[in-house]
Amino acid sequence: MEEKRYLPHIAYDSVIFGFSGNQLKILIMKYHNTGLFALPGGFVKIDEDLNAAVRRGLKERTGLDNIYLEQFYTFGDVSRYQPEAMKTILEANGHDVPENHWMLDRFISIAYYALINFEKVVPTPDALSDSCDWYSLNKLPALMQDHQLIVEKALQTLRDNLERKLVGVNLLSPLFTMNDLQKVYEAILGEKLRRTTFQRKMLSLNILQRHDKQYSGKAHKAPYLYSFKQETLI
Amino acid sequence: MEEKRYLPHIAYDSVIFGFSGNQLKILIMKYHNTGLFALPGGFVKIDEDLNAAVRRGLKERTGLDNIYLEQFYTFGDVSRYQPEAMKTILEANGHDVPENHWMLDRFISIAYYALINFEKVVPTPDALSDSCDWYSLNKLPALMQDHQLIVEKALQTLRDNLERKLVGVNLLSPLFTMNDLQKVYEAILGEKLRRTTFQRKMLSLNILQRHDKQYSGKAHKAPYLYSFKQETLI
DNA sequence: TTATTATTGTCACGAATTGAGACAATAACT
DNA sequence: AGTTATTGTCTCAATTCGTGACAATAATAA
Repeated sequence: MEEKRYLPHIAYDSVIFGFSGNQLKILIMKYHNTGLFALPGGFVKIDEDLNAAVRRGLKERTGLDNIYLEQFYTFGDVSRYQPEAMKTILEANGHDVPENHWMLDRFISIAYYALINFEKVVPTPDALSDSCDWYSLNKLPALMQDHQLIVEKALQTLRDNLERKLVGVNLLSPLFTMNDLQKVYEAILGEKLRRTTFQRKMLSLNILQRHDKQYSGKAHKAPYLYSFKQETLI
Repeated sequence: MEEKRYLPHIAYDSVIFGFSGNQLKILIMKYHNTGLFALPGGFVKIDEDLNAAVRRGLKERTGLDNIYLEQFYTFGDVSRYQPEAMKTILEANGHDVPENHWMLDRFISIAYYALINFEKVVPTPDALSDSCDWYSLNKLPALMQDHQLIVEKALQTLRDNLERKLVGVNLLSPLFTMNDLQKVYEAILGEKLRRTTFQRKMLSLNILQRHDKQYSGKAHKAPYLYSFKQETLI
């Protein structure tokens, strides 16, 4: 990681949402020998588009291309500047850290959230971390710096966008039941929804393609499987 | 403007909305001797919060404190990097510009929109510009770099936020008629609204305080004046 | 004083949407 | 064949919304 290849003072953080066990989860990194937890993030190369840098990072953490991605806020308070934490991380990794190391500078961070299919992800730590794992939103460890705030703002933005954007598409497998979809909405909104109203609403949007039934082996009526209609995908 | 006092590679741009003559307008700067038009913007001091830097710039351009301000996107494409334009501006101002001048570097720009009371603003150019003036959105001059795109995204965000945030407050005088408010909404949305529906909707929100009537001298019924209820202000 | 004019505040009615529950259909098990 | 849990759909009331009607009214004209 050569200093001259990255724009100084500029970082990004990504809140990567997945859905599993009826819960929203996000990817969290744990740094070597420090007990420090953080959002996956990175830096922007001198000749690289900001969005491309974030996609590059996402690919490294998840193995996935073509991820649904939204930029939602840029955090630029001076209080973010906590060089001790970064120094701890670098030293715990055996780096000799000069006083003027570029990673100890003040950074502003452009924050993104991503929506991905939980099943398809292979969480992968980077050189400084020994784990990259899923955590439920209500069981997050204490996070570095203002990362807790970043997560909260990501969730708020996701909620605000829920009606305007096709959120379910990106968190589910291509085939899903109406109940699966409802669980996603409930996890995002943090509240129970009424089954019949939800079904009527979704069907009236005219974005779902109905397929064969899904026989679960349980003693009750089998639900239809659905996919999102091709033309509605972004 | 000493180099060392600002964070390199980081700028902000602000889309400052005002409402006058039933139209949405924004403030545009014109640089000395160049014919170049741009959004008001600036840089972040080494020890300054990002939001504070933007407010500082707004104060300089408008004379106003306590402005309603929303950050909406950070532009970070490499294609923004057009050092010739900045060099032109600096040279037109009599500066001797070394090859490695910090303002000729690549910048990412954090974009904000502000909503202000047109009446109260005293548009003020900066050292590099000879005017700072109001332009209607549909009569903008050709803008530098990606500033046209920034304006479009600002307007789109403003529209998206219209139902969720109390937008009218910030563009109108403290006392206004229902018709004034409707004109603001129409200017933002770019479409005519139905008078009776609009009135019913606004009154049902329970955010308006009714005051005395406003006698205009015209030959018809006088409308009530309204203000936003104190507790609804942000 | 009495029409006239333009605009405003409110109501009325039907259409469309939403909330809440009822109920029959149905896979698999007893 | 009866039971159970879940699903798809329907109904009815409550609410919101689109649309127009209409009376109230401030200033002007007659």
